Amino acid sequence: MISADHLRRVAFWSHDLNEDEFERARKGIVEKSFSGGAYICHRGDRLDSWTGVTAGLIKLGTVSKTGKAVTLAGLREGGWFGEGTLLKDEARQYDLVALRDTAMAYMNRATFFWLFDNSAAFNRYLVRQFNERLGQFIALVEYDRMLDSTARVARNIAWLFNPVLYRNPGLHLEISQEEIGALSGVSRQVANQSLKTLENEKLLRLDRGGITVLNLEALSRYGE
DNA sequence: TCATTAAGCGTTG
DNA sequence: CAACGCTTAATGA
Repeated sequence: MISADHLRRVAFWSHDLNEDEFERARKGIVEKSFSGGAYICHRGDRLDSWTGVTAGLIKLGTVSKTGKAVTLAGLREGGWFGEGTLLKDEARQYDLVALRDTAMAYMNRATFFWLFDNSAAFNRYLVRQFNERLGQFIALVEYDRMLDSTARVARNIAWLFNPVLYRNPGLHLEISQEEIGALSGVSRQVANQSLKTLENEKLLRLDRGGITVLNLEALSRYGE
């Protein structure tokens, strides 16, 4: 169980719940920590919870048949996922890796399904999230053929600032260039070059140990 | 051959 | 002390 204040801070969807729903959610959630580089779960694991990132940064990816690592998405604090796996009662489709020291929240299955059956607000949130993710995965098809690394970096950053997935995410994010590279599937050097290009184009600003987005719209469309 | 990357190292904030 | 930038040697398309 986690504190009410903490839940409100790390799960914006909880703001929409009524008192009873909120209490149930709170009681059904536990938190766990992972250090940087650690696997949070492997593809094929049966993780029987709905999960959220409450601190840090994680990478959601898989390994292709040829043994190449493919990153599908990055999640930052406030990002919740795994509802698809839970609803379909499947094993996890992806590997989850903590890119730095990270804390994860786990909502048990019974609580998730209680909210799913009883809370209109929770369902609205899920539908919005599904819809947004669908858009992301459609973009992935194009993304795959689009070899330009700057465009990859731009879009990965834009995803971390998605206003639906993260309610008012702000303009700044503490993230190193190495972490951006890991998320975008490019090396540190290339991430650095791409970021400089984007900075020259006034789409973002590089700060030490972080970035500030100046034009989210352009970042999310970069390379079109 | 040419491009890309991981690794190491010096600098910086 | 971690992030950044640069060099270099290895890798591979």
